[in-house]
Formats: sequence, C-alpha cells, structure tokens
Amino acid sequence: MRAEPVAFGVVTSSPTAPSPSGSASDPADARRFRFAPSPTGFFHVGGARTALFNWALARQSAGTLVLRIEDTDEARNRPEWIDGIIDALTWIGISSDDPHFEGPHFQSANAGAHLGAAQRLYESGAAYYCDLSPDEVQARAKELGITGYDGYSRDRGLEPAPGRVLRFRVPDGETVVDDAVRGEVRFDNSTIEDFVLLRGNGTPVFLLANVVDDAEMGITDVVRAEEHLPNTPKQQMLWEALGLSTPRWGHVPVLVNEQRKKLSKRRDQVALESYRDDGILADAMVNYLMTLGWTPPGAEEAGSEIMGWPEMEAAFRLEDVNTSPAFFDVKKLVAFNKAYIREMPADEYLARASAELPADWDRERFAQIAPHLQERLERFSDVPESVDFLFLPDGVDPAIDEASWRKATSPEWAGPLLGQLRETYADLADGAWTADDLKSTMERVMSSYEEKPGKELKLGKAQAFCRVAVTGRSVGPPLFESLEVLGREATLSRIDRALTLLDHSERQD
RNA sequence: GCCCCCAUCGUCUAGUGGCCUAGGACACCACCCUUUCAAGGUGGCGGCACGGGUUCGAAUCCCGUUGGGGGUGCCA
Repeated sequence: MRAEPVAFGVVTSSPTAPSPSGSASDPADARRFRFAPSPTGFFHVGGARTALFNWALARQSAGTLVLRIEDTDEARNRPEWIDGIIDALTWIGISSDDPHFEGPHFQSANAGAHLGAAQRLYESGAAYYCDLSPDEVQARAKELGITGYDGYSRDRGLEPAPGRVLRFRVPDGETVVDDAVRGEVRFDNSTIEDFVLLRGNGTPVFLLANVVDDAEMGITDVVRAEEHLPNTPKQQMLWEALGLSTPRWGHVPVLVNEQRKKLSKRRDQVALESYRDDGILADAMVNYLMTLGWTPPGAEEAGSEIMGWPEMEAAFRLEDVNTSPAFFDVKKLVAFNKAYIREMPADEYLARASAELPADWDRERFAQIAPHLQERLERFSDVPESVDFLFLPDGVDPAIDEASWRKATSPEWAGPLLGQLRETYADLADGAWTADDLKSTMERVMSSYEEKPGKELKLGKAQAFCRVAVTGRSVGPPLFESLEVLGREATLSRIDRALTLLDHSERQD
C-alpha cells in the first residue's frame, strides 16, 4: 500500500489501528501523532495549543509526535521560517531532542508518493480527469443553479493531460466521522462535490498530500483544529479508497477573540513569539493554553488551575476537551504569568529580569531592588519601567505623574512634613542610610503631624509625597528600600526639587 | 445559499437525570492586613439562550427556534 516502508521513529506498527490490548509500555500501544503547521512568519498560539495536546497524548502512550511542514504551496513559504517553528516548539517544551519527537519532515519531499497515490486512485476508477477550468465550472454551476462542481466529467473517460485536474469520485451514501472530541459526525455524500486531487499543473493538493503523508508516517491519531472538520469526510474517503483504515480523529475547538471570531493575524496578538518577547514565561503560557477547552482534574479541589506540565500531561484526555470555541484571554494569561514569576527561584528570577535591562544600567544596583519587584511583576517586559527612577543619569529627575502629584500634595501637612523629613534625612549618619532607619526616621517625623485634626497620621499616607517626589509616581516598589538603593544624594536633591515645585504652585494659587 | 460544529457567571470551565439553593479559576467590587502597589485573608456581584417535549424528577435526554462559529479554492 505504501510506496516505502516506514523507516523512522520508535514505532514499527503499521498505519492501521494498533491492537487494543497490551500495557502502556507495549510498543503496540505507542501511538503516532502529528503536528502539521503551514509555514508562516510566526507561530500561532492556537497551533501551540494543538501541538501541546498532541504532545501530551504522544508521550502518554510512549509514542511519537511527528512534525511535518506543509510546504506544498511553493508560492508562499520560506526555509528560514522552519527555524522559527522549531524554536517556538522548543520554547513550549516540545524539544526536537526529545525521543518522542520526530522531524521535521517536509511534505514537498514526498511528492512522489502523492503522485503515486493519485495514479492508483485514477487506475482503480476512484478518481477521474476533468478538463473544465475553474471559470467553466463556475459557469456551469450558475447555469444549473447549483453550487460547486456537478461531476460533469465523471463518465467522459478523459486521459491525463496538462491542464486537466484529477478529481475524486465521491461515492453515494454517507460518511460518518468518528471523532474523539465530539462523537459521530455524519455527512451526506451528496453534499460533497467531486473535489480536486491533482491540480492542472499536476501537483497534489493538501487534502491528498495530507492523507498520503499521514499514512506513510504511520500516523494513528489526527488531532487538529476544528476548522478541519469539514475536510475530514473527504480525507476519510481517501483513506478508504486507498485501502487503509482511518486514523482516530480528534477536532479541538478553535481559539477566538473577544468578538468570538477565529483569532486573526490582522486584529489579534496571535504570535507565540510576541508573548515570549513580552516576558511571558513558557510555563505560564503552556499552563494557560492547556486550560483552554480543558480543565485539569483536581484543579477545583486545589482551588487553582496553576499546574505543572507533568501533571497535565498525565491527566490530559481528548474525551474531556470541551467542544465550544474558547476566548484567548490575555488577562488570565498574565495572571498565570504573575503566579509563575512569584514561584521562580530567586537567582533564576534575577537573571531573567536582568536580561530586560538596558545595557548601561547597573546590574548590581538592580539586584538590590529586584527581590521587591518579584511578586509585583506581571511580565518581564515591565521591568525597566518599574525601576527606571533608580537609573537616571546624575542630575536628571524623574518625570512626575500629574495625578499622583495632585493627590500627594493635597494635604496641607504634605509640604511641611517632607521639608522636615528632608532635613532629618540629611543629618542621618552614613551608616544609617538603610531601609529600616529611613522608615523609623519617617515614623518619628510624622508623629508630630495629624492627618486631620484628631486623626492620627498613618505611614501609608505620610510616605505618599516622598514617593512621588523621588520616583515620580504613586505606585512602585517599597519606598524605603528604594531610597536605600537610590542613595542620600539623589534622594535629597529630588526632595528639594519637589519642595521647590510645590512652593511655586502654591504661590500661583 | 448549502454543509458542519457549538450554546452554563464578563471570560475559561465543573457538571454525563436526583448529590445543583449550579461548584472553581481569571477579572471586577468591598473589607481586613499593610510602606504605595502587589501578595495574602474574608466576603460580594454574576450564569444553565428561548420554546416545546420525555421523565416522578432535566443544566444534563429529544425536537424546534434564535444566536454564534467554521467550512464551502486547481490555499493549507
């Protein structure tokens, strides 16, 4: 049946369904999955989820995930894109070095087999040639009041010739697709036109190439996105016409945007690489992607969906995948990412965070403040802006956020308190410029103020103006730790600037 | 148009006829804690699209309607 025996991978089984008996370690149970992206300039997050599902299933059965590049459309694909696909897969933990991984294989390299299969189909009468051009097909359809191709050349006995397409003779009856995710899906064959197998220039189309490759590679399970479901009866008929038993199908729901439309390159952030560049952790992305359409068992009892890959890999079942489209929610992704950042070992976190810094920023200085950033960080790309006030050139003051300034300076005591704090800080011994001392000094100073008559002033309010004066903002890392890192000189000069500014604005009022 | 799929809080989901007064997570709100923010704690808001069946009993099964999505290429 196959042009060449299967000679790659750890599996020696035929493309027919494996025996249902045997233990998990029995090679007969090892199943072969495939991931077949079309080469584009980026790696789609939806594709990443599909790949992950396949990966979990392949490893569960001690089987294989085959990467196949669908590059038959020569007009649009570039060799360098392949590296991007491999990199992206590696990033989400699907490493090409893993024994369960195989590939990449190139569909274009198998053109001979595609043609051979087409020839067999033609010889057996399962396919026939047709000389109608696309325009002619359309004109006929219009004339007949139907859509698509009407089978015009079915019995004309045309020989192969340039410009003629090979079409599949769709048999009467019904095609039932047995899908692991959604059960039986029935298609009336009369609604399926005699589709093209070979183009007028003799090249095979995706439908044929896909089936031939899957068969040759011994693929036992085809798990892909729902958009392929309408193709499936056609492919199933092809498997059958070729005398092969069909693989186990599984169509997982598509990922959609807030408009409930399939994620599109134009409108949505769909490139996996872009999330990586934004400082989303691979583990967080993997975890989040897996929860789209599937809930790890035990998540409810644990009160958390945060779960490591090994656990998810072991628990994943296609039968449990939801059937409706899932919205790719960046907010939830970021929440997962935050949780993962928080859990990182300190040294690993520091290395990753430091990588985000501009080249001329002092790494040692950053290391002092970094621990205070860890549990606040949403994504690593936010690192520089969170601590930029510590890395300004000498004499340059941070830009002051208007709203923060207004709020911090509104109490009458704000100016006087900061003025007194400035003098006290100036007198602090060199060895006392530490977060603890800076804090207790503040507490001493503020004790002679009241928030309102009769109402005690709390540290949270008292520190507000100082924070804005020194960092320019009302939010950020803990204040006294920041001051310690900043140093006395810069702290005092920034406070002086703020006091001057306040003086000016008050005189204008 | 035709074919196919889908329908539980804003979002992701649990739920496979009685355990459902529908559970969890993210988001949001409030309070507590607190050195701002974050984290943590407590609480709150919020959903079975609609209409018919079947059944003693329906979020769960069936039919229909409505709504959404996918496909309908000599793209993949």
